[in-house]
Amino acid sequence: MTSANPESDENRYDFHALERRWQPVWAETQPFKAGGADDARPTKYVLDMFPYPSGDLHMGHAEAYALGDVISRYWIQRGFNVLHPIGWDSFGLPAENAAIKNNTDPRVWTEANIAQQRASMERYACSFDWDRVLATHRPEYYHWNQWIFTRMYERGLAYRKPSLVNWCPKDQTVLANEQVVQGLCERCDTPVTKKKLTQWYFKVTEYADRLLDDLDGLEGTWPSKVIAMQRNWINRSHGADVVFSIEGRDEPISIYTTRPDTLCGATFMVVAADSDLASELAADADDATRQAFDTYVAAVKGATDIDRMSTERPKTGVFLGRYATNPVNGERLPIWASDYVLADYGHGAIMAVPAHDQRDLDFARAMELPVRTVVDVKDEEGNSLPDPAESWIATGGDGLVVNSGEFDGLAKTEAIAAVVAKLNADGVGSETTNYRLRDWLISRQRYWGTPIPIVHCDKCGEVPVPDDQLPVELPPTEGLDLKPKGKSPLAAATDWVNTTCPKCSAPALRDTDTMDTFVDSSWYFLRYLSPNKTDGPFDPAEAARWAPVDQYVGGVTHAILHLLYARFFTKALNDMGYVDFEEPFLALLNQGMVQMDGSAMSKSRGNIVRLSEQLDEYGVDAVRLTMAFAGPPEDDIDWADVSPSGSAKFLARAWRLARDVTSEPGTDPASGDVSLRAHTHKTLAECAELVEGFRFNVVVARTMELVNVTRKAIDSGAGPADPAVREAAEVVAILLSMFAPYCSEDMWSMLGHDNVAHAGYPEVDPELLVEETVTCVVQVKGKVRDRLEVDPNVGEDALRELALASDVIKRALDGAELRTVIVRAPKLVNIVPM
RNA sequence: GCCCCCGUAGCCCAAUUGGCAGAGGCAGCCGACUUAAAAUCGGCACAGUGCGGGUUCAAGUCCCGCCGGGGGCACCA
Repeated sequence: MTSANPESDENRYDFHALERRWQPVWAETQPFKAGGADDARPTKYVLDMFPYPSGDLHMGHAEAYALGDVISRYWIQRGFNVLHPIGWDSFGLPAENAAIKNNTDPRVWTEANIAQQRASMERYACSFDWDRVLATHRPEYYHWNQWIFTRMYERGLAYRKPSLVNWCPKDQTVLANEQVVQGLCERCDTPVTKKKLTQWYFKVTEYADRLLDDLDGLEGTWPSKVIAMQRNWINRSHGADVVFSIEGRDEPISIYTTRPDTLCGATFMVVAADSDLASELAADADDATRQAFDTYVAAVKGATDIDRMSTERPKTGVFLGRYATNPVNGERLPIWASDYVLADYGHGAIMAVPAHDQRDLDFARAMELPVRTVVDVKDEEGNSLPDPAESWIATGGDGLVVNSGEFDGLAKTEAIAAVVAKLNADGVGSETTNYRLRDWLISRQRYWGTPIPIVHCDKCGEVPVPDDQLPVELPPTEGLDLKPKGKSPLAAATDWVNTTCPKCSAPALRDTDTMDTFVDSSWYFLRYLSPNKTDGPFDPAEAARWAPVDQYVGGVTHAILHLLYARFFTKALNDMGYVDFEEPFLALLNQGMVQMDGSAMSKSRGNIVRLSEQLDEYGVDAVRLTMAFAGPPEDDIDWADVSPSGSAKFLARAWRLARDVTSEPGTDPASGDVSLRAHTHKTLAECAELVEGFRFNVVVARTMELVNVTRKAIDSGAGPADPAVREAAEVVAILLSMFAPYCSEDMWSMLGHDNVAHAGYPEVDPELLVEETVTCVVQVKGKVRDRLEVDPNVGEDALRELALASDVIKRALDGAELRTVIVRAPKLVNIVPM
């Protein structure tokens, strides 16, 4: 028997040979270029999260791209015009740190890594459109970061303000809230401190409601976990602002509360110790108070977030010697400063209702302040809960209002409405909404990022760089000290910094901060649509054709940050009229992580599995197949639990099917073995559904089954010349094209065809799915007692008679009277005796 | 503390969404082929679904309560 494949050993599956054979072919044919505007096929935009160019690919990449490829290759087979691009998220600290360490230019390091990673991806046979590659560190890309920034600025969505910011003392840079994890710098695990700086922000909070409400529309196509995390992060709360007048101060103070019904239970007020308000109130107090306050604030500011967040931390604070007046009952409330109130949430001040808020109660206990119950909360038996003043357990539940004058006797919702109505009438308060979400701090004091396109002019103030002068390119690194020092390295690039005001032409200075790299990744999916466009970020016609992304694939690590920001950008661009959709990613698949021996791979654990070694040993196809077969995509894979060698063995087995087929290409399968054909078509039908449900592991299992059945047909059934065997082998090749491109291409070639990736998903013949007989289970009291082979269209009554006529069943029933007989034709009958 | 997800053979995982617990694989064992081994082929065994209740003719699947594992949020007023 001769093989159609001249380069490989005709009887051995040699994955090295297959890789050597097909890689240059694909490099030449570029099979995954997306079709142009004249392509009549329906479009599908499949996007993998783009990588940071860290050098070689690792196991995590291998999983992500294997899974993304299944989806992209599937839709191509289904006749879609698929856009599946790739690029690099290439600004950021590692390049800068490498540059500092080796005293090189980060551009050189970055481009070298990109080249290396691209080669790895090509070997890995990723189905990318290589004509659309982008890298965010290139001026052709970040030009449009600056353009979008300018548009944001024009709409008031980009602004500068001084505030206390998260500061990483090691990286010497500002961090967004999202980059602070458990009080530590996300990147280097250094405890984060606070620093007052003037920084650039994007006004995400303006979109808080839409970012939250539009999550409803993603229900079902995004992982519920991610939706929950985003909801949690935005954390909208409904409540009321209440205005308290302050003795000895003209301006009153507003506080925010979600429980206006407990207003009469307020026994003191607390302002955030690190707020301007606290300093101002303390400034007018007596010397002793002022001193105590200064000492306290110094301690608070010195504390890291780690200290702040430690649970069971005792409440601390200072009495400011000042008093506020409760707007509903006129009571005089002492004002305290404490760090348990946050300066940047609500108004940085609260009314403390110790009876019904545990934090306030803890504080009241520590400072010996009064506690007054204003809601009578009952337990399950209807008894009032113990008095918080004695139990030191705040009662947060629902109940009737007491000790509140005119509001007594009202239930929670009525009481809230009544109090808010009164506040409104008296002009001392109103309903409000608050969010945990803060504005997005985008400026960084680092070199390797997009320069903020603003010029600071003594006369004109902040002036955006006009569009026709963009991009503002990063100056060369020569002569710059890139080491972190709390000030942007760009400030030292004198020639670059000194410029003229675009408005008045007077000497002026460039803004020296660079943008957070999350800006880069907030819109890159749009740039892919027209990556070489020079007069705009993307072509609106191409956006209309492709966007939004139909299927996004990536790690759950970006569940909050990246996805929230990209959603924000999309909504902002929509408002500006640049895109006609409001959500960037219609569906999201989060793949799990690859672990080893039960934990994440890390150098310190010494449990790193090197992808290149796995590829050398088992081949690209086997590694890809293993990634897909290991389990549901969102589950973590423990490499110790899976078997790439098993995958390689299976692929060899599949490959041999194609080798053994002896019928001619194009043979009509109609005359082939019916039971094999039925199995083939059943597999086809099932696998389509499974892929669309991301059940890739099951697809692989079904393909294995089909391979087993076909093997049997060749060896001890229909034989290698049967047309059904050819049909089955071809279907195996097509199914495998999603997982094991080299093997399937070689099979396809042996079967006498070209280009398996575009073979098309074969039509399922519905007649072959109809089974001639079905096994019907007959139960007695839920226990299986007999099986009957029946017509799939058997009627209920007929089936009942058949079941009752069975000898086994008769014996089991032993003449007992029947209570009921449940018939689920054609698969089940359950007989229940009295 | 609050919220979410998951517990099925020694292991990774299926189970038509309430209808025969087992599809696929790993590891194991037996056999065929072989001088032998590898490779290949054929076959075998293994759990009653974390535990306890409940609903139902019928529960891995639905409900309640525990146990175990994982994740998210955490002074957000």
